[in-house]
Amino acid sequence: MTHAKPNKYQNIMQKAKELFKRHGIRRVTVEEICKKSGVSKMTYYKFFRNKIELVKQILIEMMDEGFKFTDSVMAQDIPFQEKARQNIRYKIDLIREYGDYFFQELMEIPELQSFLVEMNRVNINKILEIFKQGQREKAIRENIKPEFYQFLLEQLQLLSENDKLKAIFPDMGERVEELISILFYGIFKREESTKSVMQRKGVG
Amino acid sequence: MTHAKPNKYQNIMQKAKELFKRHGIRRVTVEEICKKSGVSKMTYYKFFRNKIELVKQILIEMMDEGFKFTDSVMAQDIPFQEKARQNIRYKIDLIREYGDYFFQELMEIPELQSFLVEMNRVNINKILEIFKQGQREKAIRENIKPEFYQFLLEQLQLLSENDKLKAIFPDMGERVEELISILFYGIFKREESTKSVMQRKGVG
DNA sequence: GTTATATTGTACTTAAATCGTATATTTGTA
DNA sequence: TACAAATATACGATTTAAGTACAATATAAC
Repeated sequence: MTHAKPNKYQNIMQKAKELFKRHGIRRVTVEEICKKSGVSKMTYYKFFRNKIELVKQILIEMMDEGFKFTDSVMAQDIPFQEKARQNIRYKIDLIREYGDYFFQELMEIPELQSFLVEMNRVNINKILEIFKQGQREKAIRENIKPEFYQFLLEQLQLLSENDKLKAIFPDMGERVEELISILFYGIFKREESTKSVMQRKGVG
Repeated sequence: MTHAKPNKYQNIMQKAKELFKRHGIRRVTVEEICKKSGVSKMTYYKFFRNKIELVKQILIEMMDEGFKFTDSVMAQDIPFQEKARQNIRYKIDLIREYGDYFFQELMEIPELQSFLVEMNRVNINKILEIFKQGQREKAIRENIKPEFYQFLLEQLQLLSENDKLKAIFPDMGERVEELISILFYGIFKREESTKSVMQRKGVG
């Protein structure tokens, strides 16, 4: 029922994603996407003005699904640290699924620059929400200003593209994982803090 | 000493291989190869007439290395079946290293058709040599005509590209492995024949 | 240093691929 | 049949890549 008869639009999106995951964006042509998704060029251009527009739709879908996942996780009755862990895991997996290459190319498309900036802004806002909830749940220090969070997140975004860091962690997923790990837990062992949260929430 | 200072030619070959393994042939441009190997276009065209010529050189190198490996294996004092196993493993690994995609594209390049036919001919001759040695070592039935071998090998080559078989074994490596397995051992369990060879050669 | 040689960078022409559109035809459907 | 939707095809416009020419620069030998 759910995937009984995928319509043309979803068909194109699906096949385009597959091609992009494998070959990145630049190396895939519109005609190739049409062929793979069994759709004529005209039908394609009925849905998407051009290739960029298709990429945008994929990113929007990606973000929406991510938000949906986050919302469902945040609503659960589990320790905040576990919620954070699941969210991070989700993003890392997404990066791995599409591969560094895809995101690399993404940022090299001039027509997408402003779109990506806006997307990043929305994303950071979402994370800020989560942080606030973390504070309410007493899992995050309450004496940290939201502006400082925002600043950290923006810097994190920049750092994840730092060339020296790329040399240390060639894999983008790992890079992001390590950075977030530092932001969340600092450089010290987190055994204790985790334990204390677990105890406080009465889980485990 | 061995890899102290790779020359331009080897540099290009190396980087081209990397790119081809990852993206296939069609999606990689000459300029990209030049950039990656830190060489100007002029230098590239000093070594290779065009992109096809580079691909040919890679294939020739590939075949030469394969022959070298085969020769070293065949010279060892181990049971014939073990020699065969090592040779097959080598080829399967090679296919996996470059990926189906590379070989798929290879066969879709019109300018390479005759070259590939010739390469295949040389390859089949090499395998025939091995079979003859197998007969001398009494590991292969002696009442099989060489022409029949040749026929079988050619058919095997065709079968490995059969669409229905592709549906059964999408992975090219596995496909080839299964076909060769049938040719060598048939559909029956090979426990016994293996054992008998081992006993005959006094190994194990 | 000077010369010879090799390599690069840039600019260029040509060829090919890709994009995006227009149109005629086909297909599915009421 | 008539209508809407999708397709196949062809097409011009645009972009990208292939391959070449040549001046500028680096490298090595003398």
